[in-house]
This record gives sequence, C-alpha cells and structure tokens, in this order.
Amino acid sequence: MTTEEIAKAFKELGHATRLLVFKRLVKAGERGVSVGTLKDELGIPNSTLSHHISSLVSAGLIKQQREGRVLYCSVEYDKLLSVIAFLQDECCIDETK
Amino acid sequence: MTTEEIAKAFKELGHATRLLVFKRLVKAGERGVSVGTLKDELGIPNSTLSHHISSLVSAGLIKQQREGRVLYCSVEYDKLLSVIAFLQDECCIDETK
DNA sequence: AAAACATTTCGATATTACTAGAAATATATT
DNA sequence: AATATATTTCTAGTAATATCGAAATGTTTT
Repeated sequence: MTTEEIAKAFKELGHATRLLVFKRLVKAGERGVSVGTLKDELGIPNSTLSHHISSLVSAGLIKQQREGRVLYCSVEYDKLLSVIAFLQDECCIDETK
Repeated sequence: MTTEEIAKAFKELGHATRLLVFKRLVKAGERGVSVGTLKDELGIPNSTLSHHISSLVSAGLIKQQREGRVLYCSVEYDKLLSVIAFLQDECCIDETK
C-alpha cells in the first residue's frame, strides 16, 4: 500500500456522513446493508448518498453486491486492516525499538 | 471523541503531503522537526507547508513549540492513539464478541 | 537598531467536493 | 408489456481546499 492509497482512504473516511456509513457497515458484518436502508436510517437523499458510497468504493474501503434489485454495501476488511496496520507500523513509536 | 472529531482527523490525514509530514513527525519522536527542515526535506514552499501544518494542528494531530527562532512540530500522541482506538473499537469486528 | 533568519499571513487563482432534484437505468412483479 | 421498486447518473449551483509568490511578523545576532 502506497502513501497515496492510504491518504485516499483517510480522505474518504474524513467526512462525517461517510464515516457514519462506514461505521454502520462495519457493525453490519459480512452481509452488509442495502443502500435503501442506509438512506432511511441516515436520512440522506438518494443521489447524495450514492456519491458518498462511490467515494468509499473508489478508496477500496467498501464493496457492493447486488441481490435482486437491492444493492448491499459491505466493508472491505483487508483495506480496513491495512489502514490500521499503517497507523501502527508506520506511525506508532515503539519505545523498545 | 465525537464522530466529527475523528472525521476531522481523518480528513487532515487524507492528503499525501500532510500524511508525509505526519509520518515524518512520528519518526522524529518527542522533539519533533522544525518547519524549515520539513520544507527542505519535502521540497515544499514555505506558505504551502505552513497551511498544511496548521491543518494538522487544527485537527489536534500535531503541536508546535518555539525554540528561539525555530518552530518545532511534533505529534500529539494522545490524538493518534484515539484515532487508532476508534478504528479498532468502533470498526473492527471481533468474532469472539 | 539594523541585518539576517524562520515562519506566517495576505491575496489571487484553480481545482475539487458537497448537495440534491430530476431524469435515466436496471431489476422484479403483475 | 406495463408498472413498481431500487439505485445511479446527469446537471448545476455553491462552498471548500490547494497552491504559492510576495509582503508582513516575530526572533536572534551583530
């Protein structure tokens, strides 16, 4: 993971609405949550939500899977783990080093 | 820490230049690095760098301390730890829960 | 107090992001 | 095939951010 990729992930998490969406998806686990449910729960207009979702997808933080006419969004755990690893490995001072 | 505060921290880390500055400061430890050194190392104009630094300060991610005419920038470790804790506590699925 | 050094603020421009209504697309049901 | 449902794309207005040269500010040295 390059610095650019990590920065991109942080950037997309750096918006209150998107961070809420992301948290909601993490709580949901594997199956994820449909766009419509997110819309209802967060009270965001269709088009606005859709843009935020595609931002998160473009950063590789979440993915979408269609089931019938419903699109489920779910977390890309590998990416989340990479971001956490970055903060710990690159950023955290280990006094014993 | 509110969601807004966490989002703000992510937002400011979500820029390649600022992320490089932050990484550099973490590596530097307690004492930190002067603005001038950052400027030389990263090859960024004074004013541009100054803006990025104040963004990081505004998010509470770093602080500045003057020594003579040199300003040292250093990491606010509490904030960094909060951000890491957020990702782990709010976001990471613990299958044993 | 003048000159040198370090950093920030000002000012101006260019790019990118946010928001959301309306129209379009895709899928399912009747 | 027509209608209903779910979601995205189009379009457009507004706001925020990025960039950096030049001028201003604060600090030290002579």
